[in-house]
Amino acid sequence: MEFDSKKILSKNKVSITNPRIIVLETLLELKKPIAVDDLYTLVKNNVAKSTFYRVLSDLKEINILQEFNSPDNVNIVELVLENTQHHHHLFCNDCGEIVDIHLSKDFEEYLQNEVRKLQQKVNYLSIENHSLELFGKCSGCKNN
Amino acid sequence: MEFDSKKILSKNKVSITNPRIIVLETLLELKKPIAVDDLYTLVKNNVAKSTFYRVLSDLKEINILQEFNSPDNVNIVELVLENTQHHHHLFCNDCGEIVDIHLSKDFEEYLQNEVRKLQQKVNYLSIENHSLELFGKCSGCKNN
DNA sequence: CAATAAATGAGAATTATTCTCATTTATTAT
DNA sequence: ATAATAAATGAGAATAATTCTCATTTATTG
Repeated sequence: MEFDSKKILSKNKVSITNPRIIVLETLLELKKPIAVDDLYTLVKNNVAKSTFYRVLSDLKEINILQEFNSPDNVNIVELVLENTQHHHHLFCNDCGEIVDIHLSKDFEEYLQNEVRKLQQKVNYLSIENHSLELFGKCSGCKNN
Repeated sequence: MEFDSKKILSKNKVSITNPRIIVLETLLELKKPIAVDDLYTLVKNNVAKSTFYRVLSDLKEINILQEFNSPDNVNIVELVLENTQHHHHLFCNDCGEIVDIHLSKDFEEYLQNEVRKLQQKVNYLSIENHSLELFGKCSGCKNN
């Protein structure tokens, strides 16, 4: 399994240290995006702040941590492991929650095709990746 | 025309002041996204830093300035006037340039439809908006 | 044109992130 | 397992972006 923090680290050839285990394990338990700030609060008793940021940058380096910003400019991180499937995010305008969204295979294909056409037309080679964000209200906030 | 900074300001009921005119005029001339940092460099001789940030927040308040982050986490702003059509962004992985991208009407409709289906399925009412970003290489960098 | 409210400039304060360097911990070769 | 070496950590200082404070200036309105 890749769900064991130590195995994830060794597989990616970074040394196994306590701060790395703690941060990674916290992210593994969460299973969803979290604000960097909030993540630090969860681990601050066991990891120094400078180390915390170093661990985040280590995880980004080995490509298992994705970083992005919410509409109100809060820095968010999310674990992206091998078994994580391609997905998008919905940001709740009310409570700020971020939910992983999976769009249909058809849509993703349509999108790929659109991108392909665009590349030819505008003379942009190599559109390598994309990200789609949705903004609205989450189920908890939808009736407010 | 809405291309006159004073008219834009008065139409939106904010008072017409020098710093606002200068920042807005600079954005109008640019006609494309720019890093907040770089924008400040352009106006710093005429606008105090604290005022600069206040003007940005004023423009956001009246909904003519959109703010977002590049993949390397640089804060970008872009003027969005009434006549600005819905578009997306391509970020060049090499030089960092940001280009406005217009996708086909068909695609946008398909996307709307996909979002509608998603709302029903996942019980998310009100997906109010979306944003699609593309990552790759711009025409200037594509052969490197 | 005067009175009043709003906006500005300068720099202090705050916040998030990075850096420095002495100490600790992990890795490896024996 | 252990010693030698390289890498990582902790604590706090440094940096950078943004916000705040407050005395002064400017815009608006009557």
